[in-house]
This record gives sequence, C-alpha cells and structure tokens, in this order.
Amino acid sequence: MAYPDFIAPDSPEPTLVAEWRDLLARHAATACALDRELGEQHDLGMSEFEVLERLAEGHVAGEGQRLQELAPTVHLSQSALSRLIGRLEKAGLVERSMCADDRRGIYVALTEAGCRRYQEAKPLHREVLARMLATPAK
Amino acid sequence: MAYPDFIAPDSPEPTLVAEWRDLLARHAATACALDRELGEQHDLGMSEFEVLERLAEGHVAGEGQRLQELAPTVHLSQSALSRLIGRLEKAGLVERSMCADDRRGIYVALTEAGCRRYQEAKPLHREVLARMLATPAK
DNA sequence: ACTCATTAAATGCGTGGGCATCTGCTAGCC
DNA sequence: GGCTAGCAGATGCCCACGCATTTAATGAGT
Repeated sequence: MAYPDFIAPDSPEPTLVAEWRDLLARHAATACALDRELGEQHDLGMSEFEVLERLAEGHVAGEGQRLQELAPTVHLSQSALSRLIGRLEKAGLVERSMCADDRRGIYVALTEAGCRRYQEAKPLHREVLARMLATPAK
Repeated sequence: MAYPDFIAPDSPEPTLVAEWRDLLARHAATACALDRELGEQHDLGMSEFEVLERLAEGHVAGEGQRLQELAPTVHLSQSALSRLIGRLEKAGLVERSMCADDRRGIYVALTEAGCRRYQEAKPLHREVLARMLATPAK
C-alpha cells in the first residue's frame, strides 16, 4: 500500500483534483483577461505577447532565435508558432531572416516596432497578472 | 512605497512572472496529456470529461443541471458549452430535457452510458493528474 | 559524387472556442 | 390583455490551434 495507515487510500485524490481545478480556474481567468485586455489596448493576443517577450529576452545577444527553440517555451506546436510569427511579421513586429549556416532554418528577431510594442504592453501585462494571481486562498 | 526598503521596487514582478510561467507550463502539459490520453483511450476531450464529472457530482440530487450553472464551472462560454453538450448528446452520454417551470431552459443529465463512460475514464484522468502535477520544484 | 534518412519550417485540413446574433419564452408595465 | 425589456439557449461566423503532409536542405553511408 502506498499510503500510511492513517491516510485513507483515496485521500490524496481529492487534493489532486482540487489542485487541478484551481490551476484550471486561475489559467482560464488570467488567460482570458490577458487576451481581452492586451487585445483591446495593444492589439496583441496572449501568445503574441509571450513570443515578443521571449524574443526581447534573447535580444541582447545574437540577432534572433530559431523557431524551434522558441516553440517549447511558449507551449505552442511548431505549426502554430509558424503562423503566429507570420502574423507578427505581417504586423511589422518581427523579422524572419535566413541563417547562412543552415539554410533550412530561420532566425526570428524583434523589429524596432516590435520592441516598442512589447515595452508598451508590458505594464498592462504585469498589472493583469498582479490582479489575477492575487492568490485567494491558495 | 508598497515595499520595504530592503526589497527593490521591482522585486515582486519577477516572482509574478515566474508564477505565471509555471502556471502556463503546468496547464499546457497537463491539458495536453489529458486531451491526448482521454481521447485515445475513451474518446473524450478534457472539457468533455470535466463536464461529465460535474454532471456526475450533481447527479445524486435532482435529475439534471441547468446549462447556465454548468458553464462557469468548466470555464467555457455559453456557446461552447451548448455545442459540447450537443456532442455529448449525439454520443448518447447525456440527455437534454425541457423543464416545465421555465420553458426557455433545459436540464442536462447523464445517461447510463454517460455515467459508465465517466467511471471508466476517471482512473486514467486521476493517473494523468498524478503524473503531471507531481510538483517539480514548486 | 549520389542516394537516402532526417530535420526545419510551411501549409492543407479539420476541430473547438469566443463573439455576435437569432429564436423563443418570461415578466414587468401600460 | 397587449407590449416591451430581458433572459436561456442555439446558431452563424471567424479564428487559432494541432495533426498530418509537403518542401527544401543537411549529412551519413556507400
């Protein structure tokens, strides 16, 4: 038996489910708020912002990041990310550039406008997080 | 100033972002695993299972639940839930029934098959939760 | 050097979700 | 009673996502 005698065999399960429901609720509320507010005020979706942020973080060093390394960090499939980058590119916020050493791959980098847009949206993003993650009875 | 002197003014922000990223990662991983495994083994999506579970929980008392009270608990819009119920109904897992006192509304209730399907899927659901929520450095 | 398995990214296709709207019903007001 | 405001749920529309496939380039084996 995996559990000590004084804990009923099914005891951890409610905890697990409760934890999952809490996670779901937080995620739904926060993601929804982010999507709506970022969308209204900065014309960015939640995922768009997340991608801009990762690009901004990696901006200091080289001039861009490979699509493939980006995908897992934003929890998006390769195809979804490809299209998302397409949208950002069409909006002038990022640039795709070939990399000479492996001509299959591409580098993605923020443009001036992309960097500006990210900086503009960041305060609202943080504000929403602060509002939504104010842990009520965590 | 909202923060004591020995904490830099921007100190809480990284915490907030880190918390949010952790939430995102957990949610993505768990939701993805649930969707895939429940789908493969029981032909149920994550949301479908969640709805069945709420219906099962409310099953003891009256014969069904109103669509409207169901929607917020599964973090779905009214329209999404309406379609989801439609899918479950087509699969024979739930039944829609008019309620006499307010003929605008409907009650949704599990069928025999729905109850069975839920019971069958439940262990896998818990197993996936246990596997994915095993808090790594929470 | 040529072939073939593999990899990076793009694209076709189907699906579930949200918003706006529509339909049918209820309830308050005259 | 008839009229209008408001509500429950269904539906049209569009969009973002994932899966499967395609296209192009690499690199290992011969």
